[in-house]
Amino acid sequence: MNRIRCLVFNRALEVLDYRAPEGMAVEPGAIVVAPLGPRQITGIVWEPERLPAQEVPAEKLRPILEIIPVPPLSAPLRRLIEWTADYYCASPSSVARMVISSGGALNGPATMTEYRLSGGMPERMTPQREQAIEALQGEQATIRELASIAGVSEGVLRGLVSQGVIEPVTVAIDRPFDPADPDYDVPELSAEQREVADVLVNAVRAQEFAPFLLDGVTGSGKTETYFEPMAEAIRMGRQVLVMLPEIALTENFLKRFEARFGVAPVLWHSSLKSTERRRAWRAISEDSAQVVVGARSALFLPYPKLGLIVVDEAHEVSFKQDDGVRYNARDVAVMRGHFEGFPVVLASATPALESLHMADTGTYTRLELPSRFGGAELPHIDTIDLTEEPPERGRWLSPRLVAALEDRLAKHEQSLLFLNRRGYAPLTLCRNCGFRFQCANCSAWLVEHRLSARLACHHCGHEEVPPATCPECGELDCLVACGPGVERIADEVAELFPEARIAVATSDTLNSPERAAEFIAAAENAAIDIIIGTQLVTKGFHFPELTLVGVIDADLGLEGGDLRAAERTYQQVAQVAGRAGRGAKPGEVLIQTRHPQAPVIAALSDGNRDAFYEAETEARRHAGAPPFGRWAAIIISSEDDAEARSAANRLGDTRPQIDGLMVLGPAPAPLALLRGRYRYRFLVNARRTANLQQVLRDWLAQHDFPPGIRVGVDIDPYSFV
DNA sequence: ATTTTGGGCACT
DNA sequence: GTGCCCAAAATT
Repeated sequence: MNRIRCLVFNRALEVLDYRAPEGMAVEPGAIVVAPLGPRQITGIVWEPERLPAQEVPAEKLRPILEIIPVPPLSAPLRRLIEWTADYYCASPSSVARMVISSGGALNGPATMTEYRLSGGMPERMTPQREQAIEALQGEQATIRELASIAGVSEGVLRGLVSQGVIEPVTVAIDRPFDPADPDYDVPELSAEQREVADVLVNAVRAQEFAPFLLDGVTGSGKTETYFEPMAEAIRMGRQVLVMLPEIALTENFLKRFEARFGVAPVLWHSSLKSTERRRAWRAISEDSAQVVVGARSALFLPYPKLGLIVVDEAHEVSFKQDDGVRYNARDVAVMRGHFEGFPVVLASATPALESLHMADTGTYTRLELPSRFGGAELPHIDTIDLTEEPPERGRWLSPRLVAALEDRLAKHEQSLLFLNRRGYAPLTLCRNCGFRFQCANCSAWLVEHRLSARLACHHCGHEEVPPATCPECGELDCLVACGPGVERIADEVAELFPEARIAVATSDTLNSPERAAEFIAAAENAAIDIIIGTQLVTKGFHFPELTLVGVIDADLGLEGGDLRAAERTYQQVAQVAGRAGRGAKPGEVLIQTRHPQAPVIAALSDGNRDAFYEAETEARRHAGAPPFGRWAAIIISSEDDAEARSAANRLGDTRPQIDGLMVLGPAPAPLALLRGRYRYRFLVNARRTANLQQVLRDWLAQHDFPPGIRVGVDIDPYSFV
């Protein structure tokens, strides 16, 4: 009898054996429904030799119930699932879940029944029937829709169906996506772009694994360049995945895609409705979706014929998933290319140090676009030392920045002010007793949002209405806002320049594709004078009239002991600076800082990228951080502080004592309380030679934690939260 | 994760 | 003995 090993979607069970019923051929990769006690469970058939399971006697095995009629997962995708689970210390079933994540795609019919006139006539004619036959000429829809078209009841139509006057037609529930035309509008590329595009086109033709770092300055036309290998993949009948960091806000990318390929791409992101999700999942798995543009979750979808992955803005931290399976989509994308045999392009103007290192060592092929497209110049960057040129008391814009804004207003040019802080003020306190508003579920201050008149926690979503009196001492009108957020900057700008047209661009104000599109249209049509935004505006926008960028506080990202603080600050400021002077007029960038001599700030103002990367490389080497060593975090959390602490201490008692590996902790995690859970953290630093994952697995396997304790392993952590 | 089971206990 | 609650075991 043949034993069938299934990876089942259940955290506690993971792997179960079944048998095939008479006459059912079951191949690895097939998605099946199997019995579990009185219930049913979905699973993926796997090669038994690749997935260890508890030995169960053959007579206990129950038969598989059915094979779900979708294409089986390919062998390379199964290898990718195994690799990802292994590398990120996650269970294979939790990784496999991301492949099926569409939820509704598996159940639910693939077809539906619509009705249309057959051309026949009823035995007996009535006024309603006549009216229906008259109105429904050429129509095809569901009974309900036909009834509303004809203005008769559904009963009348059902009568006509039983007489054969109206006939049923089986149609696919999901409309196919329009095919992209690789030759719809081929752009004129610069010589520099052409050279890079040719390399990538040849790589697509070769149909072999080839990782590339596309390193091009802001405004160099990276997108148009990688459109060419995409077009080639389409011509070859291969699928393409483009990963973007924030898919909900990529109006600009979609417009350019449509201009180049004549249609919209297939979108994949977390806020798709379930019907859209199912349609996309089916099209992807059946090879009828050619180009998919998605967030990181699009990476694990079951493309049968992938021929190219482009990771745009590959340095972005949002490619790192921060809960569940904590994978980095940038790195897993490269592995997918490795397993399935196709090129992968990581595109960025400010690559992660790890990516640069891979290019330096020859693992990735480096492709460079060193100059801006159309002869535009890179902006001039200058720092404003806030200790020498401070703003007025209670203000945040220094006189020089105010003067620069005034100058642009006079010249009818656009300005952008960047501050990576949503809301009005990050902290509210009582002038009388010093009380500070803190979140009940998290160790974080509540951020005042004046537009929505709320105090909000940015970690758990908790909101409250600000009270008139202090909750501690009861004093009236004693609450003061501390520090700036974008809303407060907007107030200051409005006070300085009452006639200026101002837009605040944050995830609060641009919370839907429609709002984002409105904002972009207004900015492009010069209907906005001053944009005030968070890191949202650092990405991908191209506003030709924008000539001034002001960074309100470049030191913000350097606070807190984050291992990647310097790199993130560099990337954010360099990206936002890259928004300036993309059109005919040159751009200027003013960076407000209290530490103009800090290596990051100095490198930014000198426009000396290499100096920054060299300094950062030395710092990383010294700290044993990637790419010279590796970090992992283990977070122990529970709703009960004492329970979490004692579990962490017990784990700490058996810490591995291994050469080339250092375990720090347990210590309260940076957010010691998050969403109602108390968190303790270990940081593990390993030399490249140590088998970090194996050590962690062995260490954790010695412990059996009580229910209520959650153990999270984060390999190569980004957020140190 | 969900369902079944079985033991302990109060009540009849 | 029966019903009820809760913890432990089983699920292939």
